[in-house]
Amino acid sequence: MSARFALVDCNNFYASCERVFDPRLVGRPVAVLSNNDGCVIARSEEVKRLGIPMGAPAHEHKEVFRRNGVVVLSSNYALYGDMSARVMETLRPNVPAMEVYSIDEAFLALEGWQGVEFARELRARVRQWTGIPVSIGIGPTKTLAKIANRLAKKTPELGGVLDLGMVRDLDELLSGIPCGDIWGIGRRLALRLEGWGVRTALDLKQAEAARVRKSLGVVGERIQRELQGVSCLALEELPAPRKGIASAKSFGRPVETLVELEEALATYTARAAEKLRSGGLLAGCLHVFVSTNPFSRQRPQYHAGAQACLRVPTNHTPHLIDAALGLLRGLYRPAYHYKKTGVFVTELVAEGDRQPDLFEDAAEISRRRSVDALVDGLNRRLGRNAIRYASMGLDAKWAMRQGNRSKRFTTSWEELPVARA
DNA sequence: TCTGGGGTCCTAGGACCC
DNA sequence: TCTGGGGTCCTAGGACCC
Repeated sequence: MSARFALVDCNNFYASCERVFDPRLVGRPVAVLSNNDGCVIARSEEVKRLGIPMGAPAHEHKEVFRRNGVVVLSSNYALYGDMSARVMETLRPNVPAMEVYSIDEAFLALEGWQGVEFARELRARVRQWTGIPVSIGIGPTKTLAKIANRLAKKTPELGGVLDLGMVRDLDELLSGIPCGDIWGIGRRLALRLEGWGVRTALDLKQAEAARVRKSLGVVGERIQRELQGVSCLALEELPAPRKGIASAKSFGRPVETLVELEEALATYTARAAEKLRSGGLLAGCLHVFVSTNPFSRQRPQYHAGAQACLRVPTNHTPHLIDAALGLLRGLYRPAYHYKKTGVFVTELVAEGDRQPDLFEDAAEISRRRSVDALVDGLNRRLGRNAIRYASMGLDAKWAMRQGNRSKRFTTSWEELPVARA
């Protein structure tokens, strides 16, 4: 028997996480917003039925939210990240191999005997142990497992599980899937395909291979093969080493002064440095960018970026902040309304593989390391940015909006849920 | 007034080398 | 007067994902 994949996908993940800790939300429409309370990034079924699309700007739907009693929440990534880990650890022991694909999805490799019955049990276990509802799709390739998952989620009669191996007429099923719903085909490629009459997954499966290759490149070729049942995308159990770490955020209100931009960028850079250290990595180069609000019609636009490489790769916060602020000063132009700035560190190397610097002073390096470790430790215990560098500022008037975030129920002692009996 | 953040991979074109 | 072809590396930009 050839390989089979299962895709486990949490239903309305962020909204479901919120419901686990606030049962009053069950049965009520729940929408979770992106950082800065900007877009809708998770919707309960009730919100989907109201016709609110994924990614919709929240402010355009305020009235619908109000009329329908939609509970609108800011995103709470500390909670979602922790719930995700619980779901993944519930799944892992049951299968020979697993790939954590995103915060709310995992691909599983299945043994020959593991089919619909197994998937139903797994689904029930995740529900019982974590409170999160999931859907499971099974197919001979990752792309087909994705399609099966989608259908399992959309078709309540299936009870959350669909194995394409049990489907009598697969082509008929594929003829009901628009190209844009296939994993890896986005809006642009769907439009390109439509241009030559390829509208459904079945059309793409049966299209002339040379033409697919020419028009969509190797990516399209792989998708077509996967639709034909030939597995081209392997299960990746170990995450690939990271190539870069980004830290960037929009401001809660327009920012004009260099001082405020500097505070924000120093804050994001400190965050990037923390991520480097937690991954045991050093950065060789960094890019800094600034931009105005691309949606603003009245204000003049300005988008700029600059890159620099460090003499020696580092993850020491002050060094990275210095380099980032140096670049920012070169980019800054007065009189613009800035909306966003950020840093992207690249040329990552593992701390252990570091080339010793001829001129370095070992005592100085170990001193820096202990300062960073101390800061990380305190911030872990007391909350992010409890200890900070002066350049990060104190009051963060530019900080993003987070009007209605739930508590960090599972990751902060102060915010543990309280039960009264 | 208000539109996220963090990633990946692929391609095309230019520079450079032999 | 004649003036190739192929390889590699880098970068910018496009497209996608959740």
